This record gives sequence, C-alpha cells and structure tokens, in this order.
Amino acid sequence: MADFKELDPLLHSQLRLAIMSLLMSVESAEFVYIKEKTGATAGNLSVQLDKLATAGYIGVTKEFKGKKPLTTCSITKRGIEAFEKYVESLKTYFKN
Amino acid sequence: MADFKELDPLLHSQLRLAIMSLLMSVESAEFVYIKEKTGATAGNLSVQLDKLATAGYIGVTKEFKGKKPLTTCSITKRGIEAFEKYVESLKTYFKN
DNA sequence: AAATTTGGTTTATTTTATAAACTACTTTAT
DNA sequence: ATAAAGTAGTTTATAAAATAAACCAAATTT
Repeated sequence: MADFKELDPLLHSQLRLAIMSLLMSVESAEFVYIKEKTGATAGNLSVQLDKLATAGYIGVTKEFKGKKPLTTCSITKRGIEAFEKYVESLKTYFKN
Repeated sequence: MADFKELDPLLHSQLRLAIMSLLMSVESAEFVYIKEKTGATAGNLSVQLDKLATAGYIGVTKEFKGKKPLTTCSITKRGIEAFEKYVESLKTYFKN
C-alpha cells in the first residue's frame, strides 16, 4: 500500500485483537476468563489462541487445576512488539 | 463481546478501511486514484467498492471522460457515520 | 495491423472466521 | 450406582471474505 501501512493479518481479526488487547494489560489469563471477556465461543477461541501461539505472539500452558484442565495464556515479547506495530500501522488509516 | 465493542465487518478489512479513510478526507475520488493510493489490484478494488456501495457507505458514479470509462466514488453520510462508529469501537481495544 | 495500455468486471481460488459436533472428564441429582 | 448435566476444551465442517487470475471493450502506440 502506498499511503496506508500493512496491518498484520494475524492481529487484524476482531477476536484475536481482543485477546491480544486483553493480554497486553494482564500478566496472564485463563481460557475461561478470556472466553468471558471476549464473548467468544470455546471453539473459536481455541482456534484463535492456537494461531497466536503458533506465531509466537502468546505463550500457552496447559496443566491441571485439581482435576480440571487449565489453559493459561500470556503475551510474549514478540506479541507485544507486534501489537504495538499494529497500533502504529492503524494510525495511518486515521490521520486526518 | 463483553468488553470489546463489535467492529463493523464491512469496515474491518484493510482495503475497505483504506478506501473509506481516503474518502473521508476528500470530496470524491476516481477509481484509478484510489487504486494507486491503496495499492490494490483493480479486481480487488472493484469488488470492495461494490460492497461499500451496496451497504450505502459510498456513492459510485460511472460515466465517460472522453472515451474512457470513469468511476468516481464519494463517501455518504451513512458511510461517515459508520466510519466514526468504527473508530469509537476500535478504541475499546486500546484502552490501557 | 498487431501489440500494448487503460479502465475496469467477472469468475475462480485461497484463506479466514465461525459454528457445530465431539471428547474426556467431573459434579450433581435420583 | 447411575443417569443427566456441566466444564474445559479440541476437531471438523461450513460459510463468508479476500485476493488473484482471467477476461472484456475500447483506445493508443509501435
């Protein structure tokens, strides 16, 4: 694009952006918490977390809390950088 | 979404957002000009302009300048409102 | 007069997003 | 003890979107 900067397609998705936004402001968050805050379905959330994890934007740990599975996510340095770059790129769409 | 506002899917697309951003700052713009400024291919641009026009976000007029076709676009009141609402919604992803 | 360019549109392909179905296990009620 | 319902997800299938490629009609250039 000539005047508008590229928007990282991984972040330019409503749900993934919400996930990242949330993880930006918190040290870590559990699957269920993210699900509630974003209003996503479990299936969709699972898929999108995978994509973010595969890109190295978030770290995901799976353990057991008592007898239930517990998935915890946190943003990585790389994720923070990508998020910040996305914000900068977005600005080129709103100058004026 | 609980904490994050819906992002109008019609605007949450890199190319359509660029088109709208551009049309926000100008009274009208020609197909070729938009194509250059956004870096889009003609085919993609044609399709996306159609979608914006169908939604009533932009007006499109097709005439002939001399012997060549000339497609001119301008944002509508409705388009301006949608754009502004999108900006407001986006902000919920960047508070903090 | 053949080849290229201009200004597009249409169709096809790929990618994404989303929903629906399923798994594995736990808790609650009967 | 067992059936029903709930939790915490994953996997698979479907729908929608983005994009590229092919095409069209006319004009211009070589």
